[in-house]
Amino acid sequence: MRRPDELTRAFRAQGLKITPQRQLLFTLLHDNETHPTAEALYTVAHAQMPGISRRTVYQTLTDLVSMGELSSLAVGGGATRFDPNTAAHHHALCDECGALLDIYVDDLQFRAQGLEGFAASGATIVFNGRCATCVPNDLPNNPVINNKEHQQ
Amino acid sequence: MRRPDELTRAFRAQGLKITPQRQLLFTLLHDNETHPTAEALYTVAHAQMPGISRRTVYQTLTDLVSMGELSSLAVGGGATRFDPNTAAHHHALCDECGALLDIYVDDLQFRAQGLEGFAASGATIVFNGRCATCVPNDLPNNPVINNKEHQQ
DNA sequence: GTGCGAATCTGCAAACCGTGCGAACTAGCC
DNA sequence: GGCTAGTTCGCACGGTTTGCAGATTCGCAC
Repeated sequence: MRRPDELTRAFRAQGLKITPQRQLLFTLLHDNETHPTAEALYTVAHAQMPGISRRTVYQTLTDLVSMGELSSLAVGGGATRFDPNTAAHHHALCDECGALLDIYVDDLQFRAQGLEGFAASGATIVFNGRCATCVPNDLPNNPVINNKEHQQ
Repeated sequence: MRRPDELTRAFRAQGLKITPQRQLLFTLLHDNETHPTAEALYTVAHAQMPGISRRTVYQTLTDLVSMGELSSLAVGGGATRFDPNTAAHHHALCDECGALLDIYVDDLQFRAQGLEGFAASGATIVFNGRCATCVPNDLPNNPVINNKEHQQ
């Protein structure tokens, strides 16, 4: 997702208006790596701008997603999470604390059975496990997937 | 997920009772490749057994998931979908009709950045695109991912 | 600066998905 | 048949998200 001032220009260029509510959300989302839910954003936004409504937060998030500035993630656990990182990447979800990390995957190769006739436009990978904060210290990291050359 | 008669034995072996409602759901789920939602299952179940309640369907699905006979999938689009196929596999989601296909992935190799310190216990891959029914006939299949040797 | 029109915001209601709970029921065992 | 623990049912409720209508405000033209 672009910087708040770039987004402001982009919105204006599309005939969309810039409001204080939108600007606040641009700021809260920019460089936000926590993959917040709409509710979490509303909580922070409301603390800074008590008048803002939940409805506006949802609306703005929807707008940003449809403009391609934000992506929405359904990773289970109820609420949709939002990701301002629009570069091609994947995610790791901590089963314990729910943290979601950005994972960059390179040199992906595999054989697939069942994709015949399916016109795939992309793929999303979600790793499950425990994040560094939640993994017990006496256990080795990545018992299933080591971190140099991965294989499944 | 095992056959209805095997599940019946497994339930009894755990001290769980076998009810007509459960047997009906065992049957509806067995070999069901549509990845139905709880609501979809309720609709079919209710047609065959008008007295059955939504609550019972949810309860039975939860039980089967916790017994490992069923897996639940959050693939966006609201309701959780259920998959009686408990073999290790992945999914392809049709953006157009919402169909979910089972995909078997072999020889998966990749390099990942960001997984350092994350104790991954597994990974799920969801392919997006259009299923054979929804893809326009004049377009080549799998414009992004071809089907012999995949790369991203 | 003023006025106008369209976009936006707000707050409420409601839909959707799923769970908690208590009363009624029943499968399975004696 | 009778008992008991497990199950079902139906309702209420919580969390998430969307629809709607009226009030407000942005952005532009003058």
